[in-house]
Amino acid sequence: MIDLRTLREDPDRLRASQRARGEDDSVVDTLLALDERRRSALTSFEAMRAEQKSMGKSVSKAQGEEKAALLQRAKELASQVKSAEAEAEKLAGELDEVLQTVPNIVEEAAPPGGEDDYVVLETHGEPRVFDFEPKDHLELGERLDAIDMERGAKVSGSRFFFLKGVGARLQLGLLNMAMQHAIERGFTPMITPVLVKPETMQGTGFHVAHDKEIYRLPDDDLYLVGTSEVSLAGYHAHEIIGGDELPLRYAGWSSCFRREAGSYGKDTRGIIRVHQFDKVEMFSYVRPEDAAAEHQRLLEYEKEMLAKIEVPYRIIDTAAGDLGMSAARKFDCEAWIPTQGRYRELTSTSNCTEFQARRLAVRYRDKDGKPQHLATLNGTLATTRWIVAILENHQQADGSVVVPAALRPYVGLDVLEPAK
RNA sequence: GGUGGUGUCGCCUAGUGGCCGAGGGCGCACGCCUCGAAAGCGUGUGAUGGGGCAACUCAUCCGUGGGUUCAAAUCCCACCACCACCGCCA
Repeated sequence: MIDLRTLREDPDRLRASQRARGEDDSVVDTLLALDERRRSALTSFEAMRAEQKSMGKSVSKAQGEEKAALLQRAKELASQVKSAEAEAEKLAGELDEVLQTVPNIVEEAAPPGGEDDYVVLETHGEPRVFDFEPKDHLELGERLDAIDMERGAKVSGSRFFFLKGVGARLQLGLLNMAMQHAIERGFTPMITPVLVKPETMQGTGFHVAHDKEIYRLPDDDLYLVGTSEVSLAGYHAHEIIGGDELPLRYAGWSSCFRREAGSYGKDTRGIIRVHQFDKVEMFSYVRPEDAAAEHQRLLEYEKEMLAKIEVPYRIIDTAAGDLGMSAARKFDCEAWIPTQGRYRELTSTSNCTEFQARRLAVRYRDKDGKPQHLATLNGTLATTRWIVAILENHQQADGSVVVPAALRPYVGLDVLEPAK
C-alpha cells in the first residue's frame, strides 16, 4: 500500500511511477480528492461525537424535567452522530478500495516500459557447445525415469507431474542444498503453511477476488499460495518488532500452486510451467534505508546458488511494467536452456519496500521508539524448474546427466544414468 | 463435530450500563537518595487517525464484526483463537 502522507506531500512521485509502469496516473487525483473528502467528513464526525460525549455526562447528572429535555436532544444528536460516522466510514472505505489497487512506487533506477523492456545487467558463463544433438529436459527426464508427465496428467490433469527416483532425489538434493545455503548465511529455515487466509493473500499484494493465478477453497475461505513469500510476509503481520531484532531473514520451503490461467499453449511440454512445484525462498524484513543493500545481498546469494549448479545465466533488471503489484524493483536470474536457445527465469528477487508491510501492519521501533513500517524483500534460492536447467546443461551423449559437484553430496549420485 | 470456560495497556490483574476520560501490580524510562549500586520514594509509560511549526489537542481502539441504548469493557447476536472434557478420524 502507498503511504497517503507521502502522496499528499509529493503526488508527482506516484504519477511518474504510474507512467513508468504504463498505467493510469489519474488515480493520483482520484486519491487526493477522496482523501480530502474523507478528512473533512472525519473532522465533522469527531466534533459531533465530542459534543455527544459531553452531553451524555450532563444527562446522567440531570434530574426530572431537565433530564427529559436533555434526553430528547441527546437522541437527536445520537442519530446525527451515527450518520456522520457512517459517512466518514463510507469515504474511508472508498479511499481504501482505490488504494488497494495502486501498485508500489517503482525505484527510479528501474527501466521504464513493459515485459520486453528489461535491461541485461550481467551475463555469466557461455552456452555450452554440444558435439551431439542435445535432448530436452522431458526426454532426458523420461529416459532417467525421473519425470512422469503422463501419469501426472492422469491423476491430476495437465501441468501436473510426478518426480520419481533420481528425479525426486534431484529435487530433494537441490532444495536441501538451498536450505543449507540459506542457513549458512544466517537465514532461519521455515516450512510454511500453503493455505492462507484472504487478508494474508491480499496483504502480500495479490488480489484475492480478481487474480486468475490463485487457487481458491471457497468452502473454507482459504487460498493456496503461489509462493511461501505469502506466508512469510504474513508471519509478522500486526507485530511491532524490536529494532535490535533486525534484520529478520527467513528461508521458506513450500509447495507453490499456480493456476496458469491465460498461459494455454505456453510451455506445455515438461516441467517449465506447472500448477504445483516446490521452492526455497529467501524473505527479509529490514529497515527501509537498508532495503536496497539487502536486495543486492539476496541477488548475490542467488548468484552463488547458480554457480553451484554450473549453468550459464544472465541477470536482468525487470522493467517497471512487469514488476507486479508489490515490487519497487526486481532482478531475475535466467539460465540458458540449450534446446530452447534462450534464457529462462530461475530466480526472481524483489524489493517490496514498505508496500507489503503497510498492508500487513508489520512495524519496528526506530531510535526514538516510534513504530515505523519495515521493508520486505524476497528472492528465490531454488525451484523445481532448476531441474530443467540442470538436466539440459549437464547431459551427455548417452542420455546420462552429470550431477554438478556441489550438488553431489545432497543427491548422493555423481551421474544420473538412464533406466534400461 | 458437541458441551463448558477464557480472551482488558509489553506481562499479570481490577472492572456486572453513566464515579472507566480503563484502576492496581510487575517490567521499563527518568529523577531523588548513594562513593557507586540495591532498596525506598517520586514522575512518566500504548496504538491508529484528524488538526497544529510546536508544546499540545480531538476522535477511535478492552479478541473480531454487528446490534440494543441518550450513554457499552460491561447487555444481546455471530464469528475467531486458546484451554478442558466428550465424540470421530489417524
